[in-house]
Amino acid sequence: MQQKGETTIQDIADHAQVSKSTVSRVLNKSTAVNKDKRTAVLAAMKTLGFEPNLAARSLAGGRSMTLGVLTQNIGSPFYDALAQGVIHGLAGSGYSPIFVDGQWQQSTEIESIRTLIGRRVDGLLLIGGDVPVEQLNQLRERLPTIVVAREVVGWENQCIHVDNVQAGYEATKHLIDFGHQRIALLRGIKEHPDAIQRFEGYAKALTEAGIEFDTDLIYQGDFSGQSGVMAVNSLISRGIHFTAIFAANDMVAFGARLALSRHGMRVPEDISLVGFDDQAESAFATPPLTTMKQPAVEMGTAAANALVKLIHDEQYELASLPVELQRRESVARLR
Amino acid sequence: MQQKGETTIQDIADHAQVSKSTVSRVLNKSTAVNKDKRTAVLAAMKTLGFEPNLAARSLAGGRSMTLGVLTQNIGSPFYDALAQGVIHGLAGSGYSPIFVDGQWQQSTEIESIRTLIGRRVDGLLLIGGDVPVEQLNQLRERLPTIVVAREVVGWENQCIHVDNVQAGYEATKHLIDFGHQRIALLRGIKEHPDAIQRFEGYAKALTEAGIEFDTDLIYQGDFSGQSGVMAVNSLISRGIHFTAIFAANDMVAFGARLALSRHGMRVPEDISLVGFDDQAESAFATPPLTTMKQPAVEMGTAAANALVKLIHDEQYELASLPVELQRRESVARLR
DNA sequence: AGTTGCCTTGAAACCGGTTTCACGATAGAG
DNA sequence: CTCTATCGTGAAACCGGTTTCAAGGCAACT
Repeated sequence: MQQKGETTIQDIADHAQVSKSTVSRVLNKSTAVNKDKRTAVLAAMKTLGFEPNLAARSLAGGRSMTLGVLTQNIGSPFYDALAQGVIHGLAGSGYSPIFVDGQWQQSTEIESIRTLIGRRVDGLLLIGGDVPVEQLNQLRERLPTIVVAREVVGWENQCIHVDNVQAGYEATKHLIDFGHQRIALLRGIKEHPDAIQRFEGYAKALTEAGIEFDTDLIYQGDFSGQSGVMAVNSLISRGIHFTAIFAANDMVAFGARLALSRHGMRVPEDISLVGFDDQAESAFATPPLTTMKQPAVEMGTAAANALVKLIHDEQYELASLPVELQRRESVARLR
Repeated sequence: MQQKGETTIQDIADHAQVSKSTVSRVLNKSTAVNKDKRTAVLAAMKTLGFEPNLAARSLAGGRSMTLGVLTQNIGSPFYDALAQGVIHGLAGSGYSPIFVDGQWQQSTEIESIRTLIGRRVDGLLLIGGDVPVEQLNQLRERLPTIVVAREVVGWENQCIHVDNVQAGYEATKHLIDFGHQRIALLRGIKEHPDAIQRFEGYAKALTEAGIEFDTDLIYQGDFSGQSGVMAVNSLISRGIHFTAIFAANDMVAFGARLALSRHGMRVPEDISLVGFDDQAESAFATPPLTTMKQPAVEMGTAAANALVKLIHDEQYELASLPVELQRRESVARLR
């Protein structure tokens, strides 16, 4: 934090008795500079407290050192963790993220992306989202783009996501292994790809175990706690028999767990419960929640790193990130 | 999303048969422009798909339309909610926020603020943080600055925060009103101003009720769930008698609640529990957690609005935001 | 000693806007 | 019917950097 009237490259040049060009060169290490001059420039920058004007730099150099990040539902644990990972992954890279919120609405998302483009971001990081693939393809031609937490066909190398059908399969399998057959699925938002894929995994596990699939056990809701309580209430009031629940995410599981206890049903003695995400609170729920742990922070970090590499035209590998069953105490063997 | 090779103001000018200046004028509505030309320009912008280059704009106009937001602990519900509020409050204002993470470390914070300055942000929004007051005062002279979730003396009009001693007082009072006298305080990080002030409120309520203050009941921890379980374990292993707990935040309360149940103590029948923040999960805890609700989103929104006004030199009022007791089911009358 | 070629360096063009300034036209006032 | 404000407009300067280009200096090579 320095004086007012920002110091410019010209001031440095005057002070160090060199030209603007030279100052720029030491700033960017672009060309060799005589050692004496270099130190003089460095010294001048120190005394005058110089901080390069990014706008000018961006205008002249065509790089803004800014990355656009489109998030969804800021305030939801999973997406926040992702964002946290992005920030973490960008630290020290010289790039700063600028966040816009898409709110899971196509029109908002597209509008938001437009403003990012107006800001001449050097790359785009899309977290989830509903933007149609054709638009994405167009986008990709203009700007380095990475998509995270969403599967896009044809984007295999610019797309970081977990295998949600496998995750859904494993969660269900875990319950089956513990003797459960009547497993309610609290499904999440109808059109949401994650919900659809986890449902597939659920169905697959059931089929594989030779368990009859029963639509009565499927509850179409959203990803909120309230949805969890409504699901359980609905199940019970309809007199559906079930011994376990696989919830769309941890928040839904919390809601379900509460509704269960309101009905005098214990977890896990009467009903087993599996969540999804492993948000921080889940380890401290009563009982601690068994859940599918999504490596959200790691995904964010990986995405950020990949984007930077992509911008620099460097090679990179997209490590496949596993979602792992986090066994705690909300699942019990069926007696 | 448009063609490649970005359209510039000059392209528009050529297409509409006017000068750059005129285009700029209709863009900014700065000077009256002949209606015919204005519509011609607008039409040209439409056909060519024009998105002004923000870097150029910033360089020329001295405004970057970007606001620097310094957050702490991205990933913690309270700060995330604040950030969410900021984004919400900025929507449609033309300003975009750019976030940097201070991680509650002075050096990181100062470094982060430097990069924000380098980006020539038009204003600064500091969420919490440890930056010394003298530095803040220096900062304020260079840049419109608003501080939120932190009280800074002498900044009464640029500072949005809740009354933590009052909040601590009310929480404690609530417990006292329900007959509790042995109230454990899970205090949070030692030097954290919020923790200190809530402690003051706690002490005040006790004194006022003529209840003896007992240091055995005070647990110095942090703001994590783990801290909650450690606190309860410590209390119990030391054989301290208590009938209620006032936790530093909801996360700590969850931890405490879990530890309690591990020791066979029920909430609220045996022990009453009050949290702080009212994060989303709290309403769905078992039992639903009584807690002090912080208007985090509103604070963020208010801060964002205030900052925009401050930048425009407009008048604004800083509404005082109350933290309110959210009564749920984790507190019971002492038998 | 004369060339050639590399290295360092400054001058100047350029990036895409905003803003000042001056000028011509139009309109209102005397 | 002039004279003077007012309005609309384009040319040009400017914002603070990066990058191209050409030139000067010096070492190496023939």
